[in-house]
Amino acid sequence: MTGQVRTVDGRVAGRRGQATRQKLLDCLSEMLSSSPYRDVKVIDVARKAGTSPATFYQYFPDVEGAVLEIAEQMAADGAGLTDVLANRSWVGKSGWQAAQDLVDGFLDFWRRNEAILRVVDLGAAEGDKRFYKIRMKILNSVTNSLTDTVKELQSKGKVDKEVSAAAMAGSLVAMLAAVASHQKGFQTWGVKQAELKPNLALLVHLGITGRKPTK
Amino acid sequence: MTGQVRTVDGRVAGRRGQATRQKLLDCLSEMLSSSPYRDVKVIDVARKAGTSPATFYQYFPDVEGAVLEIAEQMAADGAGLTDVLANRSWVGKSGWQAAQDLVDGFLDFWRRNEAILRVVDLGAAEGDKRFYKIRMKILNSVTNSLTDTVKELQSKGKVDKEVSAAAMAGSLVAMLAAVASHQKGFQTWGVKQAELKPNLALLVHLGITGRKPTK
DNA sequence: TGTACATCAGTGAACGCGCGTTCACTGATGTAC
DNA sequence: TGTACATCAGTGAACGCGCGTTCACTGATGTAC
Repeated sequence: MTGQVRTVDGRVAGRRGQATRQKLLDCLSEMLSSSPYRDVKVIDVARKAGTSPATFYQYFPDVEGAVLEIAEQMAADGAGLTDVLANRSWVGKSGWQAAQDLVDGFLDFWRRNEAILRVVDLGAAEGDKRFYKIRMKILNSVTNSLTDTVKELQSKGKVDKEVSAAAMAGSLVAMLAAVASHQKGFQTWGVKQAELKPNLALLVHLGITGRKPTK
Repeated sequence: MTGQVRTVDGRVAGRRGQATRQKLLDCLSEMLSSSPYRDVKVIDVARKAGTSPATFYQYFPDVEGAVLEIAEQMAADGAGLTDVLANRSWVGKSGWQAAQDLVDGFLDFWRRNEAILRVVDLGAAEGDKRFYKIRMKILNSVTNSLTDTVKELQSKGKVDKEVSAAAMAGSLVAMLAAVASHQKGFQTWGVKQAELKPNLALLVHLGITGRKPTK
């Protein structure tokens, strides 16, 4: 997928160069969790990586360029979010399990990639097309999968025809993403993870199947 | 509530001054809908208002200060979001109506204040306490109201005791806020408002009452 | 194994832009008599 | 009604900081013979 790593001026990077490049990405990732995106300066990233700003520019056009690369890696990883939904039955007990697994996977993924996801959300909200695409890539896979599930249940007569599968799936995914990115907010607010997860799973199940889960 | 309007150096502003101040706020508001928050410069706001940057600093410490004032006005307005829920029954047909009204009110409010809400979300996401508080002020009123509703239904035995009222209300409100701020996204994606609203109302109703609405 | 040369990798220091912010000043409005 | 003075309101122009970015250079690593 990723071809040869090249410096900005076109040279092919060797071992040493790639290591430096990677170190810059790692340091940037780390900094994103501790300070707001806008406050991250090239100089700070470079210094943290034990190198100089000029070196940074050998590998990235600017901070945003480096951030996008981190984000794309994360998005590729996020494609796996739907694995848990493949060939699952949403009828009976296994439906409840599917809902729980989806919620678990979603919240975990979000927590693992909290910092970069916040930046992606920010960029997307500000109207940056590239961040918007990355965000879509992650959410679409889940949304599409859920849309298909609803449509299938509808064709079997298990869900009202009048429900818009796409609207339902989209709303649920938007909810998961919103709650996931405010997990801390919920906690501060007195809602424990242990309450949050089953509640989200309940809503997902209600939304997808139209009925309460069989536990 | 708002006391006398004063300039930064402590003088009381007269009619003319207040008008200028308001014009600056209006222009800023307008600019927020067309360009990303971070790209709004004092100079541009001032020029758009037909005045000079030095004047801007007579009334506001910086752009953020002015933005916060716009946001606080909006938040005060948003307190009315719960009016629609006061003394409503969630049983039977009126429950379905309540869910619809809530969704309508929410989406409309969000659309009316799209630009400033995006900035508030952004600031809050970046960890700015003041924006976070404003966001909370708006969402809390709705969340609290819904939490009370669920608890009431629980005490009447109409909703399972095991449901966490706070988690449920919080999740639903997070969903509404998320969907509202991505309304355009849904449209681009092929989901029409006409499908979105009933779907959200359905989810709200399912979440609050645990059962399908009687239409 | 040693030497010479090519290429890779990294950098200190400075340049310069953009913008936030302020200063010293001018003009407008209000008020007292 | 007119004049003088106080205060309100607004501003052009410049200062200066912070930072992104680059240049000309040094050092490290690899390779050919």
